[in-house]
Amino acid sequence: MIRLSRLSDYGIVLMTRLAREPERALPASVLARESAVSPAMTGKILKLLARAELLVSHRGAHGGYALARAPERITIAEIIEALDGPIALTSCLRPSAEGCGIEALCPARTNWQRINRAIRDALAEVTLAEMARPVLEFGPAPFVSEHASPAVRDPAALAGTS
Amino acid sequence: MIRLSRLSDYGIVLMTRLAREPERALPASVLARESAVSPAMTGKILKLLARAELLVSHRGAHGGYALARAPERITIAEIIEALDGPIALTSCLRPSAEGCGIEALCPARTNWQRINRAIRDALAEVTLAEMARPVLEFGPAPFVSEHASPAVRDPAALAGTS
DNA sequence: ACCAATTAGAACCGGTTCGGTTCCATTTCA
DNA sequence: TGAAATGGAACCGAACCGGTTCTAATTGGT
Repeated sequence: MIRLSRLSDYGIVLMTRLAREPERALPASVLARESAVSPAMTGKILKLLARAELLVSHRGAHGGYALARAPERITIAEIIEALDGPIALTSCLRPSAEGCGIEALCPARTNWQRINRAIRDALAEVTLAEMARPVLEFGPAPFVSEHASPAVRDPAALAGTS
Repeated sequence: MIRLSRLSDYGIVLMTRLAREPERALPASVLARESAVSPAMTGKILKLLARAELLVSHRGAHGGYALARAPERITIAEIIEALDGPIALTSCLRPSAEGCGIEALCPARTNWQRINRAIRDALAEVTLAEMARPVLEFGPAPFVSEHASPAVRDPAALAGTS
């Protein structure tokens, strides 16, 4: 399954916690405790997020981490890219020069980019603010096309998480 | 990075090859050769796709595989699900009953489902027919929102594949 | 000046997963 | 009956990844 790495998973949880009190800086220890993520992992993740400039850090006593921007301006896509690298499904055509050798019969190449964009856009349209917001405030999702493709008929696939 | 498994990658290539001649059944050996995928892997993948009823197989001499439906009615989402299981990014909330223990401060749960749906829909809107079609026929992608989120500014992320 | 709190960064390790192969059984056609 | 195929399972090695640990650098308080 196209699964998200634990790194990104935890990262989003931590960022969501910070989004509840933007402006305020919290030390890693507190974030770890309140988010139920191990302190070691929390440290690792926060460092990566700081390096990616999604967080600002303050060292020394009473140091900590705070969001670098307003939660409305931080997207899930950015968090994932900061922790797991670029969002791209493709492994068919590597950046290497040689190509995959079957380009002639592989018009899929350019089409992959469309898929990648679609996914990336989907991720880029969800902000931290939305993730932090209590769920009931939402109306129907505006960016998700409601009409499932007719060929798609496995409702269990959507159930995924309990 | 949110990467696609090799299984799905190869699977899509193989299916794309079959989509070039729907109706016609081809043996695994031929598909392997023409798609530059190892015969062993090809066999494994085709068996999985057949079991998922995306392909119909014919055993014995002069046997082979053919698309179970018209390429227009087979989506990338189906292929991926057949080979890699359900498309769901979430690892935060497992289907297990216990929950993750921090539900109180984790309103993200329901929001994840929106993300999952968005991604799955993006994948479900790309058909095999589109993947097989020569790239030049496409106009601008209709299902991809053209306006990139302002917070998103890393063009390299789209470059991904050479 | 010193100590405690805190982040920065790298190295490291064990285990799971996954790409890939191999083997054998079954079906089908000539 | 034998060759050509698929069906299905087991198996293996290795890369990746979740997670830890250690040391250095920075800062605030006393």
